Amino acid sequence: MLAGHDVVSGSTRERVLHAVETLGYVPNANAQSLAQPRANAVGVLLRDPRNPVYGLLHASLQEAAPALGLEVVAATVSQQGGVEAEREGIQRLRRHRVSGILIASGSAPSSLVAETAATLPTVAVGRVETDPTLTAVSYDERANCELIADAVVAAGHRRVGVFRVPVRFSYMENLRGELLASGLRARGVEVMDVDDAPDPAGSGAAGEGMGRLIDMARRGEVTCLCFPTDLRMLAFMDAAGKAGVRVPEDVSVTGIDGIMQGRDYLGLTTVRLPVEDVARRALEVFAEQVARGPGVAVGSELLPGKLVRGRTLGAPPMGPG
Amino acid sequence: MLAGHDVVSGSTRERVLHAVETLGYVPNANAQSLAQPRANAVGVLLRDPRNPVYGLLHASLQEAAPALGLEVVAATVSQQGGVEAEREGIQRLRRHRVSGILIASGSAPSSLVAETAATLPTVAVGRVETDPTLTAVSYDERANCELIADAVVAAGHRRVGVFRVPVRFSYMENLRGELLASGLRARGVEVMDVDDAPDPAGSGAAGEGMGRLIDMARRGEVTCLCFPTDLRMLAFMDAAGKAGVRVPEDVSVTGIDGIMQGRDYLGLTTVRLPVEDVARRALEVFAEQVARGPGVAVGSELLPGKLVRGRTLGAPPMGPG
DNA sequence: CTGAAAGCGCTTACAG
DNA sequence: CTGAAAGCGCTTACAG
Repeated sequence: MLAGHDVVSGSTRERVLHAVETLGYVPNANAQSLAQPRANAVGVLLRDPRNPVYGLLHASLQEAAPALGLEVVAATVSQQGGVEAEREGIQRLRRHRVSGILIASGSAPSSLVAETAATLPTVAVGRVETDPTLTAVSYDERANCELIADAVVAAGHRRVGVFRVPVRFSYMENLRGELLASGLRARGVEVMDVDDAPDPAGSGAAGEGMGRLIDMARRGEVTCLCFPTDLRMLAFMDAAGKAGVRVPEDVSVTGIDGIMQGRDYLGLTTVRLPVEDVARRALEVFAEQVARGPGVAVGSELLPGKLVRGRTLGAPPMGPG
Repeated sequence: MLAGHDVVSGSTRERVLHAVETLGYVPNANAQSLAQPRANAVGVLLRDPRNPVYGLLHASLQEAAPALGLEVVAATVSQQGGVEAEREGIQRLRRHRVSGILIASGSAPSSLVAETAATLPTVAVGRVETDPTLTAVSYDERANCELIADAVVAAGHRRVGVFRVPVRFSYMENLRGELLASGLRARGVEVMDVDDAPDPAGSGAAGEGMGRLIDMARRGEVTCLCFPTDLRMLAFMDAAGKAGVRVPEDVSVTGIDGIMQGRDYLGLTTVRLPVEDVARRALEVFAEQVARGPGVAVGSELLPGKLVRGRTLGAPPMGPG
């Protein structure tokens, strides 16, 4: 009766509800889900919630779930544990008899996603998914990089440095570097690949690698630097400030991300990832994947972000001539 | 047998484990916790995980829990829902038959904590707890403010502005303002209370209120401004930069928090909250509270943070005379 | 409209 | 050492 799908006489209802009130009865969710055949729980495998992007994704999923009649069960895996930790997280969700799983951890390999998708409705969320046969809802990295490229070109830059990160370090950052470079080249910009490998002649101190970038800016080899994340952009700005190189007077910079607290106060030029939309859409796609059952993927969907015009992107400085 | 507390012959064990393997058996956590009398789950009521401090607290709790044999069950409440959402979150945790609850939401009123503590082992975590009879593990706001006050005085400041936030807006920020002001006064500093109330003559535009603070700095009425959070400090720095007031040459600034991504790159002077320690300690205290049962509180515990020396705190500028 | 029974998948004593 | 039984708290048909 307490579930509500029941026809009961008024007096009985009253008696029961009164007892519920006085005795402080709380239904046992474990017993409920044991007895009920249908499960309305989505398992969410989340990476370390200290990363603001994952934190926001988590919050957005929680907020969007009730509207679809879903309860979110989250399993958080620390970035330490490696694939084993991810697998264990999925196992934990399985134990709780979720009706399917949202994999929102960028560090889980595609093979693990595929493995999970074989037996349980599964959607990869907010991660660069390399396997196109999987169901996924994520950020449109290409579109985002093109937004940056357009803005950089519109500001007048013709010699631009793109900060590259090795693929073994971060698949996502590597991809963005790739797409920024190709996007800029397609717009007729001369692109120089740069990284933060320490200067061979340098002391090896932390942040040392930034020295090369600063020198390039100072010599006017590039008039703008594009970074794959806001945090890297910030690291450069810090080093530049200490070296007396001004942003954007001496060199312009851009990032991607836009989630960082205080972003607006910092005046960063970046692309804000559509985290909330990705969360909402992921749950909708999930519902469809549940309807289809595991095995047949719904397909991949990519959502573009929005350009944030900050103060870090300005006109190129006058040439030395 | 699968639970492991059992003496079984080798051959039987082998047979069973083989079946487990082939059939892809996954134990049903709901059935397990129904059958087992003992619960080893901690319920955690978390505020909006998009706030980096709560995100880090969440991650730290998740990481520390296994060592104490606890499984974290999190209920996330959005900041919108008000007390009703918090109460509902607690109810959800109750349903899942947690052995007790960690209330890590700063917005839950003490009365709700007390109400919960009456029937279930409860620990308030990382929040300013006004009711001293409750069990709580949190940040030592007084000690943190004294760290700031010491640093400000040591840097040579004698006229300092303290940014005040009305209590109805944020209890925590209000408290920090209070403690910063009293700490500085106790060290012989002349303290001026300031807030971001819009200039009565102003246009009412966003950030307008910062104008007053900037004028005070420009006129030399204060040589340093202390903010209750890093974000507010950042907001001021943004406005100051636009107004041509330099930090720290014209005015020094400090914050409290230290969690923000990229903090080091920004050179902020602040106090880093001991989030990880609070999480760990909260779980230990929780275990003790569970041993005692609800009703008798373990008591309150406050952990101090660490001063982060950044570039935003410098010597006071030379006087106009 | 009401009440008693069966069953969800486990664990834990308790006979064999 | 093994197997069958009882029970955790619910929900869902199914008799009264």
